[in-house]
Amino acid sequence: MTGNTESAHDPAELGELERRILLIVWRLGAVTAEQVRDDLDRPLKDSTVRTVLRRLEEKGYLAHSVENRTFIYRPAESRQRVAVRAVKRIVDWFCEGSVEALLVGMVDSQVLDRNELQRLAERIAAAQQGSATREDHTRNSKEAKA
Amino acid sequence: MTGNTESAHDPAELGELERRILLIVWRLGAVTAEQVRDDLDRPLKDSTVRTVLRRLEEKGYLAHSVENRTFIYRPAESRQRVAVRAVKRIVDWFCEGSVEALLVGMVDSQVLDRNELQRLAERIAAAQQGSATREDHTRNSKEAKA
DNA sequence: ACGCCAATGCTACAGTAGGTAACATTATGA
DNA sequence: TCATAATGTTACCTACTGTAGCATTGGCGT
Repeated sequence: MTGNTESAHDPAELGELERRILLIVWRLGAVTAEQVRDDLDRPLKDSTVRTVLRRLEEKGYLAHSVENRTFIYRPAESRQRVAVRAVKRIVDWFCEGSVEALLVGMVDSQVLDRNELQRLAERIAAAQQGSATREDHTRNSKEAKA
Repeated sequence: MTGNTESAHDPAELGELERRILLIVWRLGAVTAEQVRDDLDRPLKDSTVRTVLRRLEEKGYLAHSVENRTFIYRPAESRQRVAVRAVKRIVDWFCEGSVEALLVGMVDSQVLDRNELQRLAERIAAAQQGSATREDHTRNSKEAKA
């Protein structure tokens, strides 16, 4: 499954509202347009919300199923995967593939704590050795994929 | 909340051409519009290049000085800093601030090698005093060490 | 059966950002 | 002074996003 199935879209290309709605879907897991609308802070027309949901699906972030004539939207990709792709792209763009410089910079600008980093690195290194046989552990996305 | 000096712009908001040109400036260090134009693969009009350079400066990515009536553009921020800001934003947006999940995901999807991560973590932890200039980090006290 | 209601489908429109560039202006050196 | 090389100014087109109205359709209740 390492092969990126299809979408290949970038989070950077999401607008503010799209991002918020996507976050709502990620948080709630499966939602109707109405639920999303209720969860939004801004008072938006129903059609607005549905338009954005449709666009998010077109972009590959969401998927929907129909239940009693009603669309149920669910994430097509986990937040983590999307985030990683976004970061990967940034690394490619601005760091020429070197995650190293990025991490140093992150620690340096306190985005990432040095100790936390080390703790994490150890934990990750300790966790399943042999990357070739790695099984998803933090992966939660078995959902979707109709 | 932290003293965001002024720019506060995000790399995500850069267009394709803007990004390419920015990369050129980062690579060459100090350039004229002509040099940038020559370095581009696409044949663009001089005015186009200068427009983009100006916009990049407006956005805070570049700065220029004048030398013999000619603009010399230089990076206003290092690639690393820009990259870190971009990543930070992604973390805030999609990981709710948890770099942890992100790193795990990166290792998981082979964007980041586990061993490299650990090696780095150790190196960074060892060389902690390097970035002891905490109070000044918003302004750029340290240069690109790459 | 029939129409009402709820849900979706389709279309549109304004604002903005970015790519692209022409044209105007200015200062300097011969 | 005048040509020239630089910058300054302005504009246009397109794509994307936020926002929403209106059309359509399929059940359900009576």
